[in-house]
Amino acid sequence: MMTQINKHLKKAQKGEDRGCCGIPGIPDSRFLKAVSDSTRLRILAHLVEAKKPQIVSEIAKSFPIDFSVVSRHLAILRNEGILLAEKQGKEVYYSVRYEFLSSIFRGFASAIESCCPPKERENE
Amino acid sequence: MMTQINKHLKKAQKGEDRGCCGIPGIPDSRFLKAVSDSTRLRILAHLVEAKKPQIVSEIAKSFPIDFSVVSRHLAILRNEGILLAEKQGKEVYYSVRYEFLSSIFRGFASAIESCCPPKERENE
DNA sequence: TGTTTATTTGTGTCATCATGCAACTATTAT
DNA sequence: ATAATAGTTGCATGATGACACAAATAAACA
Repeated sequence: MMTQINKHLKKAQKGEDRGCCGIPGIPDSRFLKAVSDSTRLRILAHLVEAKKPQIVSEIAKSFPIDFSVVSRHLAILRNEGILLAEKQGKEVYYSVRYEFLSSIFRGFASAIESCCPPKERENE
Repeated sequence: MMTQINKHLKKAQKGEDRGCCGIPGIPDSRFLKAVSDSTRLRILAHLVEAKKPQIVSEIAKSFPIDFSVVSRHLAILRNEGILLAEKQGKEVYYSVRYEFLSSIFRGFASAIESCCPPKERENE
């Protein structure tokens, strides 16, 4: 039996209150901070490449840092709705919430584009 | 006459070397850090909303921090290719590089989706 | 029961970074 | 040339955050 351990989720999860400064689609700072750390970005990439849920100790093997630190990074990504954690016995399986993640970034891109002035002409 | 002051640009600008850990489309950590700071995110949103280039002192009026700090934030965003800086006399006009920004985030979204397993079924 | 394994969490340390203020550079005006 | 304005940069400080290690929690197994 899989037990969801994503109880007290941030508002991020429910899609409400996303946005910064009145422009809908701009993610909040904490979400972006979660993915901006280089180690977390690598962990995320690792899980994306794995294409299947992985347990903490397995993930930790790929990184030259203490497994407790990996656990903390995973928790940060989970709290932002980027990862899903499922407990199965002693182990906790982490997986990527693909649709959620891509929709946030696609929304960001759209938010910026929708404000893009018609005559966009950059350098060179 | 407008003078480009975006000389020593990061590789970010030229579209090369973007990517993390072998998955093309995942932006690097520094780029994400640039947009993950809450003040920088607000500055970016401010410029997006303005829909036209603005000078440093004008931007700084909207933020309760020293204008030198705003200048530093703008430089960080510029160095990552997110903003364009154009000097005109004493003033420096900053504007959003819309296409660049949105393409990065859209690429990120696509990179994640392209790795998305067929049976994507998250918790409700 | 106690023991082992998997993960989380408490705590201290060190590095990074946002901030304010002052000094410096650059451009325009008197 | 001097002064005034716009912006950048040097420097000190305080806050945040990544990290290691140890202790605590949780689950399976002896």
